[in-house]
Amino acid sequence: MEKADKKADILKAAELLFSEFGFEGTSTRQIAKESGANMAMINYYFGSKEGVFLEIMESRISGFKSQLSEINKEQIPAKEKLLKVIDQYTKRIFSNISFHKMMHRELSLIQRPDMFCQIKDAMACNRLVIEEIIESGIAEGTFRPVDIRMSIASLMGTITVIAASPSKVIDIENFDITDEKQSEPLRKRLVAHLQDLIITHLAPKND
Amino acid sequence: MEKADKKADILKAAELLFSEFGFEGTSTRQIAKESGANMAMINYYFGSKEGVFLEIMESRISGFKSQLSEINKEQIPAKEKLLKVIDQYTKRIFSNISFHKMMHRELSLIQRPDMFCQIKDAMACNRLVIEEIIESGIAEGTFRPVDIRMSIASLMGTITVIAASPSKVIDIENFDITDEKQSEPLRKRLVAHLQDLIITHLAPKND
DNA sequence: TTAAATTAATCAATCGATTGATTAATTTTG
DNA sequence: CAAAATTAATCAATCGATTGATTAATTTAA
Repeated sequence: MEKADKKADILKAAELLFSEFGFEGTSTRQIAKESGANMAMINYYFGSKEGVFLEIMESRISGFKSQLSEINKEQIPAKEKLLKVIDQYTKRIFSNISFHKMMHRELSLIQRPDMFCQIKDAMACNRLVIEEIIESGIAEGTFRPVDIRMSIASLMGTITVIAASPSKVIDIENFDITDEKQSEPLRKRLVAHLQDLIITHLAPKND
Repeated sequence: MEKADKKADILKAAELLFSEFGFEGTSTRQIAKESGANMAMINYYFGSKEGVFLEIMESRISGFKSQLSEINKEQIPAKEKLLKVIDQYTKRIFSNISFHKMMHRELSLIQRPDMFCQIKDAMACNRLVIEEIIESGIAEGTFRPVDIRMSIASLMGTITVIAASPSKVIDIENFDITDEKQSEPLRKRLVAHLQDLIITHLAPKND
């Protein structure tokens, strides 16, 4: 019945608070209160508020990095790979909304340059996989030549908009994206759209 | 030689700082220092730090709201309207990068619910224009039926990724997006991609 | 001269961080 | 095993620094 792992409690509470109020918008007192831990425990375990932030980001980033590369190794057509990548990528992001918000916000700030670079590297990792798939598709004639980087920007941008601020484009009242029951239909809809979008975009002209 | 309009100086400095460090990450002392004004001037003119923020956002939002509706009134084909909207929308955002970053960040936070709603309304305004264009195109058979909201999410998401954190997808060293000389080629590239993307996406199947 | 604009000085409140003390858990030792 | 010694975990209280905001004094301009 008793709380066993206060360290995990702090990380969990902090991740939610950071994602909703930002790093500077969250106080250590809030974290302590929400996690049920004493304020001093934050510095005891993580050294500082930034230490908490770094531990959250680094652990999430590491799990985020090498996710898609498995798909690229499979022996299936480029088109199939791309459809799979879209499905997996959205799954990963929808089940880590808080982290994705933090990551995404961090990229638009110029504080914490180290964190900025780490995230950029992780993004580059995933981008490279998609890039290679599209490139090989173009090389074998399955896809028509396009601005690959921009196409990837469209994929990631669409996902980010829907995941980080769905009400920006889709207005549903009292929508809780952290509730999988509610978010899964939206994700499915997103995947269907993205797959249709990218396939029609990459399909060779037949005139 | 003397500074004439300190009020404008404060707004200008604050907008840049807010966009780079966030609202909570920016102190009134920073704003005073960067604008060359005394700290007390901020409260003298705007009442509070939040007052500065609100004045920036409200003035920008009002200019952002009724921008696209003119295009929709023109007597040109839906396809032409859409191409025009993409060009104008990116232009507007690329010439107001700081505000766009602020807006975008504000939408991912749950502080300041009033601001959240104002931005949502402004977004809804622009979204409605695009929505109507695509709907009319579908009705007249120029476009095929698609998930309109998702298609708009792709347009806006792509623009946001490129404008707010270009290095996320496009890696250019020492790139200053606030310098029009540097950013205009990128915008042109973005427009070309988006126009191609949306047109191939909306083109009716010819089988 | 008088109202507006500007400044330096200062306010209470809150921030992140640290302290020393206390308790709980673990290891060592006889 | 059990007592002693050690380490880990937790706490309330408090630190100095910084925050946004306010005051009162001064300068500028009409």
